[in-house]
Amino acid sequence: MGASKAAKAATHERILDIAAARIRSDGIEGLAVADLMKEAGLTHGGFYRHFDSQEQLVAEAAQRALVQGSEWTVAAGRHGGRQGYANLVDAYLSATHRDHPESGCGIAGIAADVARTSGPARTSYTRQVRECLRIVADLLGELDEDDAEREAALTVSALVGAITITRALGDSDISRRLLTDVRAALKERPSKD
Amino acid sequence: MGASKAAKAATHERILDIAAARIRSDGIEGLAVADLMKEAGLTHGGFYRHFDSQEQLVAEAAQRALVQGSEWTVAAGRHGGRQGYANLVDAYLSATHRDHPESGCGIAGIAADVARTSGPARTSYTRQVRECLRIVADLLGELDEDDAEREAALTVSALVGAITITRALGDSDISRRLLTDVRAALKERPSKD
DNA sequence: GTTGCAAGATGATGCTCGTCATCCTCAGAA
DNA sequence: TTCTGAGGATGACGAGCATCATCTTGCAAC
Repeated sequence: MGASKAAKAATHERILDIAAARIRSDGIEGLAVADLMKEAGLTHGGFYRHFDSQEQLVAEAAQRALVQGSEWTVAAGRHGGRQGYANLVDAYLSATHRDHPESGCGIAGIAADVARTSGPARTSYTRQVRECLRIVADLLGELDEDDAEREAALTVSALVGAITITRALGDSDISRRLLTDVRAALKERPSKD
Repeated sequence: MGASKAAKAATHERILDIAAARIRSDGIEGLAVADLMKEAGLTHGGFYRHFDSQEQLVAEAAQRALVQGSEWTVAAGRHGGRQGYANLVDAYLSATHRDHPESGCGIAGIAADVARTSGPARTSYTRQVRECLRIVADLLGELDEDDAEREAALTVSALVGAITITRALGDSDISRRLLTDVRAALKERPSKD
């Protein structure tokens, strides 16, 4: 069943995308080579034509998960200012995002796993957090620089914390209430009324 | 090597404590029965004299991890008011807490694992989050009730988020900066200056 | 002191998973 | 059209793990 170069590249991308999604929903430990390949429509044998080891796959998939997940903040950055900030908060703290980690923010999705690894995933993670903090600080640019940095740190922490907690809670009253409360608190905050 | 009732109870407690610690540092998947028993000074065989299955152990250990970790907020509640709030924020967002999840807050430590389970751990988790929110809201009691609820939601989310992110970052400049920034932002916040 | 019972040790079993050796089959060059 | 290289399939191996059967040993009741 030999394949062309284009087909191989497509397969490689497919495996990576699926791995990036599964890592966010099931964690790094939850990623099994055989399952992954089956989900890609292949069998386990061909895996090592694409990656040297599972460890290498995890490193690449973690990076991809982080980059894909960063489109949250990038999209918000496009709008800019207070409106972009509000859009980011509403989209991030939605039930949809809570219930679909596989296509969600990587900073929240793989934090626990990165904390338990000593591999290169930590480097990718750090870069992504830096970028995320910078973008949010820009959205809050009306304040002076130090204030913006602090507010960005608080915002990002609250976003990640709320999503992390509500994912553990599942879909319930407190879960929904926590999301709406944090949304409200974040949006009324930077304007010290 | 038969043991007395007291000895059995002590062993049971020891296993549970170790499991509660390991769950927080290595995750639920990282808990191996043989390793756990070895750490307790025993071999794997005796495990089933204490627990029906690993699943049951995990359920009990998760609950214990949550209760042990709740002493953060309980201690803060003892002081009460603005002082208790500041103490909680400083202790929670310390490098020590970041670097020692095994003895830290369970809400942050096992969130990702609970999100991936459908077992009874979710019930314990929900109860603990409720209690945590209530205690923090009490600390902010100067505000009216709705405000206090929103502020508590923001505070708890930010605490958990910051610890989660910084654990993934490890010990680095951004990690330390994020901790100090969130500490400062949280402490200057409820007093709308 | 004798005996029954249960904690804990030892070893076995079966499953899951990562990895590799080997075979098959088609894309692309000659 | 033929040949060859590589993508992918199949099957096997070994490690790690949860679980259980069985044996040993000391506590507790008589």
